[in-house]
Amino acid sequence: MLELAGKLKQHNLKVTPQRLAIFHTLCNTTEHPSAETIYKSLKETHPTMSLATVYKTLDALVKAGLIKQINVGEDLFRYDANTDAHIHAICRDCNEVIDLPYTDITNIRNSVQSETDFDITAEELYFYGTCNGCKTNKAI
Amino acid sequence: MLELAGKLKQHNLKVTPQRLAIFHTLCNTTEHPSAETIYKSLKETHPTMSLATVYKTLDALVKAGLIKQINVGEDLFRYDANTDAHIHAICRDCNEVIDLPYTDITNIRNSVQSETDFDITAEELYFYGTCNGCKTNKAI
DNA sequence: ATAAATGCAAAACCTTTGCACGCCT
DNA sequence: AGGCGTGCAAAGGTTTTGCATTTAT
Repeated sequence: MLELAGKLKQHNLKVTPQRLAIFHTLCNTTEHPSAETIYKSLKETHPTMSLATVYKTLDALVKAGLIKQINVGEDLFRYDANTDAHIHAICRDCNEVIDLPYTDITNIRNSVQSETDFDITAEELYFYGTCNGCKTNKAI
Repeated sequence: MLELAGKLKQHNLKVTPQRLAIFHTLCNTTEHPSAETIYKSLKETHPTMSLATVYKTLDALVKAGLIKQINVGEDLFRYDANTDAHIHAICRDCNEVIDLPYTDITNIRNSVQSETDFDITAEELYFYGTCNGCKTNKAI
């Protein structure tokens, strides 16, 4: 928890219980929760927590580069505390989003860079399909 | 225009002026417009066109596989008549979205397939950065 | 003490839905 | 005639904003 406070301070963000709770939640899940999901999971321990605060905090964390905002094709945003380059796999049945070990796409990036005049600063790779659990359920 | 009507019929979609106009607009742009943008561009020539019809038509075309819905990290959906596998590059300054020639990512897909239990059916690769025009403007 | 963060409510925005009317087959 | 598509208006859901109060530094 102390490291989280330190990271907030490093980016000139005041350390508040709400921010720590939101940041901590995101750092301790692999579920890529939405703002609403984070809000609901904190409602019990932080009864005064406001949904607006969740949005404002997530926005501040994204701007500081401490978390990433992702959109996997739903009508809402999800958040990911894993800021390292990695790939997302999304199950079209249960909407689970899982992180995959980064597979180097430097070759593609280089060829794209040479074919276009874009200065590439980031990349997102999503694979869509059916996860193992949903495959099994379908088979039954 | 006739081919468009044929494609609609092939998917048991009735051919209406609205559907043809929306489909035609999407097939003749590289701008990956949103529903709102399509609606505005058709307002002049189709004054009775309703935004709800645009949404319903786009939904029907997506379900028929004639167009693709994409989300590049904005809070809205864009649509793309290019249904072939290809890569998108998004400019973070002007929000332009351009199509890039498909660079084969079979290797990555195969390694992801072997590392996970996902049945992968689709993939989306986005590169984010600054386009040539915006680079130039910044330099001035 | 000062500036920033919180929380509430309201608003803004994109998208979907219900329903009456009209059109195509 | 029947079913589907359209268009209007209203509703739904997510996210943002304004403002008074509270809190962190």
